[in-house]
Amino acid sequence: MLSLTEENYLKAIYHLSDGGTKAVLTNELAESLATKAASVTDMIKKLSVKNVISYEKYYGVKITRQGKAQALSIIRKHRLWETFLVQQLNFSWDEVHEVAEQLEHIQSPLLIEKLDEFLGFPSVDPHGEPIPDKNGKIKIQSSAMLSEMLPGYKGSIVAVKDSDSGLLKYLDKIGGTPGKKIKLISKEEYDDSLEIELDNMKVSISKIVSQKILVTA
Amino acid sequence: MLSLTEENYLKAIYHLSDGGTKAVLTNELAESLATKAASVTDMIKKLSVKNVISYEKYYGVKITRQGKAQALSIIRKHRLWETFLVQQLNFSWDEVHEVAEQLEHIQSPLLIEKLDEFLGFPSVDPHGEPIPDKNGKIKIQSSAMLSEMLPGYKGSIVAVKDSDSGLLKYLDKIGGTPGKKIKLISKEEYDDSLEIELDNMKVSISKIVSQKILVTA
DNA sequence: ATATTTTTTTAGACTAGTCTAAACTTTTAT
DNA sequence: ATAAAAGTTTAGACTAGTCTAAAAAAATAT
Repeated sequence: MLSLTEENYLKAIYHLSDGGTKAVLTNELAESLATKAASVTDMIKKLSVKNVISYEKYYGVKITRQGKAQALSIIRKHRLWETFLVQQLNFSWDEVHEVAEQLEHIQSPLLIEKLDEFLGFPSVDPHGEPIPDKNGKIKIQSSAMLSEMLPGYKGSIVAVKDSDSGLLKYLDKIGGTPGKKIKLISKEEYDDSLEIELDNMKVSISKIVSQKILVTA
Repeated sequence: MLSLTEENYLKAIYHLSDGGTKAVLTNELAESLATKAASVTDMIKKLSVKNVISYEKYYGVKITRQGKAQALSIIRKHRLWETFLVQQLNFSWDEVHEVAEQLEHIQSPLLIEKLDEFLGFPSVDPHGEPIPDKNGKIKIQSSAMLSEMLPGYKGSIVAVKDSDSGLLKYLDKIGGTPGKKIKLISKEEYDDSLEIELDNMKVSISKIVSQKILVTA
């Protein structure tokens, strides 16, 4: 059983390691958690005693199978709650993150099972991120950056790789939310801005924005 | 802003003082929170610095107006969540308490407003306890024990004064949950058992059960 | 009214989590 | 290859919350 703080460290390690594929450094973790390196070192020791990460001095941490399972369970809860907030309570998708950060720590397997069922066993959250199933399995939707696609491309938005509330609000306004059909009309050569079509409306987006949007490959 | 622990102390003080009407002693609080008197003394000092209780050594604590407002807000959250769990997620009413104990500490006024609206602004929770409104106002439903009513009585169930899971399950089976319409058909003289009608079905209940059920007066 | 019992508070210690400052490794630059 | 810089860990201290044991106050019994 992990404490709330331990859960947050584990989740950060999972994300920073790209799902457990690479080691995470002390300073990365400190920055990500808005804390100091010394605190991270202390916590790392605790987490490795609990066998959710393995740790070698000066070389960073790696998440264990056990740790990965626990991280996925937290992520599952986070994404189910976000889905609930947006679909049922009419939150906008830029408002849900902080609340889900709290709700993800509620301990009740029964609650999560029932919530999952209530929501109709969704496979992605409102941002398009996949929701791990009860066993931690993630269904991967193959995707590519919108900025990489060629004029004429038709598909739909898979996810938005940013949690900045300003960007989310902007995308919401132009209709650029996960699940939406999208067409790439043309690309402007001098600044790589894109002319796209959403909800039968043409709109121009900057290169920076096009690099945050993942679409079906 | 109160910590989770402080919130739990404050809630216990509110309940033990019957809504702020009487002082609460250190040992009562220690027993109710399954902790030691020494810990209670420490926490009492912190809470009185925060002006949610007033405290005089050796004389117990009294909740302040501020403290009462905060306690009511927590109770409101608890009861709204219980309502959600039972009405929407199909929890049975004997399973919800522990989960609601966790959910009541989520900090998000917007969440609670939206949840309240989603549930249709309920005035009582699944156990029949009143849900304080946004301003902490409680609508008191005048009620009486079912065992005191006369044959011919028509009204509805206000609350069930027991948290025994066996009784709750039994009442759930016969349709005797808070909010339900109920008629008193007849009373058996020799054992005070009652013939009642619930969901257009006649059923007989014992005296003991009839003393646990509160109905509209 | 005084002694005994009960209740409450204080004192001091412990764990979880955090911090600053100093020490120690590793990496990078010359 | 060695010095400087960057990154990491240790040492020691602090807050929140808890505990045990002892002291102090209040209530009760004789």
